[in-house]
Amino acid sequence: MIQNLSPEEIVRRESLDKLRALGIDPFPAAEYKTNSNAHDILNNYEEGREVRIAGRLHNMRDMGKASFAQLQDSTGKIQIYISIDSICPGDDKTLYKEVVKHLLHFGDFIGVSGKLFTTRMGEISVHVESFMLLAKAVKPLPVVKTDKDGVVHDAFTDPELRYRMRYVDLVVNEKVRDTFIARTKIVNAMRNFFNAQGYLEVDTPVLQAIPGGASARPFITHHNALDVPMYLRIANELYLKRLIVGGFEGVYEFSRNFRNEGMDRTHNPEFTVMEIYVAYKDYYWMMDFTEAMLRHVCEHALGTTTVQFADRTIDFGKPFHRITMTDAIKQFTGFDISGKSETELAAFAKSIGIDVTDAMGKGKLIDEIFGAKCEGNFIQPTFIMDYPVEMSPLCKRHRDNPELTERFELMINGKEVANAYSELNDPIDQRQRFEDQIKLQERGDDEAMFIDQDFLRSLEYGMPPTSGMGIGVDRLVMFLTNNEAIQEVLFFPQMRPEKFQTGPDLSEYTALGISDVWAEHVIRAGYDTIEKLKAAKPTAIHQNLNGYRKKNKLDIPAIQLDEVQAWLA
RNA sequence: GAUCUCGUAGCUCAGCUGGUAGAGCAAUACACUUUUAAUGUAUGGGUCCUGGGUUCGAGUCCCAGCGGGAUCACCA
Repeated sequence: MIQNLSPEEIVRRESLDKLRALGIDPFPAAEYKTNSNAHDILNNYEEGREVRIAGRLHNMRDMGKASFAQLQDSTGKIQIYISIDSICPGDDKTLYKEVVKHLLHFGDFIGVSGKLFTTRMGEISVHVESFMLLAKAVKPLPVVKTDKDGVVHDAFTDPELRYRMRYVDLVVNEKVRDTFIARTKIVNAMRNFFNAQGYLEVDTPVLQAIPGGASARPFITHHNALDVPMYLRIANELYLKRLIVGGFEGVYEFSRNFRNEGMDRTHNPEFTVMEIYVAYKDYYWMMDFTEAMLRHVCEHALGTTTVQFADRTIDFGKPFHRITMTDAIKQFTGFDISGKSETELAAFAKSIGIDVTDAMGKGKLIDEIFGAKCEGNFIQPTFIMDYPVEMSPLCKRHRDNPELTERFELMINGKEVANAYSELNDPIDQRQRFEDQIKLQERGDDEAMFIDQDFLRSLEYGMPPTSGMGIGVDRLVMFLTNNEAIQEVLFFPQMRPEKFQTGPDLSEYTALGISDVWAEHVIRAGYDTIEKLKAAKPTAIHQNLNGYRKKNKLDIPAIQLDEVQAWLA
């Protein structure tokens, strides 16, 4: 296969050979020991201090017998200054005149050592005394420049390219790296908070025979040895509850879940949910706990409890609002759902423009009303409490009202971020709820509900009263890092697989008798399929190829007409 | 899945009612030993996403496809 290389890529590839001719390995193996980094230099500057650092070369400015550039490492960028005298003290100036000026390129990794100084313009720099090429970049990075006012020019912004080539995005867009560092800090802060309470981080199966704990379309795969279908988990809830049955009093897991549904800027087929279950607690306790946890996360990961998101400021420092779903609907629609029949609910839903179908039960209708009229209004963190029993098959009935459940969702910026229950631990009720779900689905829901018999059996052995909470980690990170797309907080968001053009196979050409040196050029000259070559007149091929040879100044023998005729014979 | 919209040099983008494809940066060559979006001079670089159609002539208009984005649907 041949690759179509841009002129710039060809130059860089040719530099590999030139470097090797000078005895320089463009991809050396040995460790390069460093004693500092960009951040350290800028924060602990001391004139004349000897440093040894490594990084990627940016923004080279050749000024004749001296050059400036920036070296980018994982902590930031630092300017380096290379002069002909400091790196070539003897008569041989090749290292500067050839290597620095012509064979180093933007994007290459180099290691340098030298003394710190401040330039006339006041910029802290490394006066390079020796340098070493650590790895050559044969493909040029997008050139992004930032001027003295901090304005970014020619930013690398195409979402497709940024998401497909996150490695490039991370190199040239500093904010992207900051987002992912923040993500890890957020996750670490959550983990530390749970560990400090003595809760146990656990792992449960990703590959499940029954995809339970939520209602969503799963990804299906197949286990060959057992010859059974298997599913990627849509949730881990039922497994964590089994562990509470088993005697752990607090377990949590950062669960990568998979749902075979639509993708948009808030949904990715795989996403991360943190679920935690604590024995002997109820959902009131869990509200306090969730609030304290989020405050802890903000303080430790961001250093503040007031967070800017788009044009809004979200305050995690104040006590979170709490409102029941019934009151929320009353507040925003004036309609009181309590005690209403399915028909009455359906009529009201229709009256506010909801497309009501027969598949909708009471719970679904209430959820639709809430989603249409209330959800978007809760910008500051707000707990919505006491959902209808039909929408919450894994949640305990409300202690004061059997139509409702002891459930809350945390809304931030009009979106659901967390979901929690006083967990249903009555195995008889649980079995009945699963069966009710199936009845609902028989009315028209296309998603299959799987009854997990083993989970029911575990409840029969007894589960202590427990409260559980799940929080969408990706969404939380979005809010805390001011990103409006989930793709911005996932390193490698799902994209339609990229089609790489696999060029024609050289062997097909050499099989015709075309010489090895010519085969590639025959393809580049436009005969990129054997069919095209065979359809052309030998005289035309002959002329085209020699024209191509001349144009590209190829240092290979010209083609003779009888050679071409032999290929086509 | 539906609708709208975008696809032009390595990158960011211009390209008018259809008439031989442009800029900046990057690259190449030269000059310049404290510059910083370095500067100056010169040079090279294009499957205008792909395939059809209309036309004397298509980057531009029409149709289909591929890929992206936005909105909607789906996602308790």
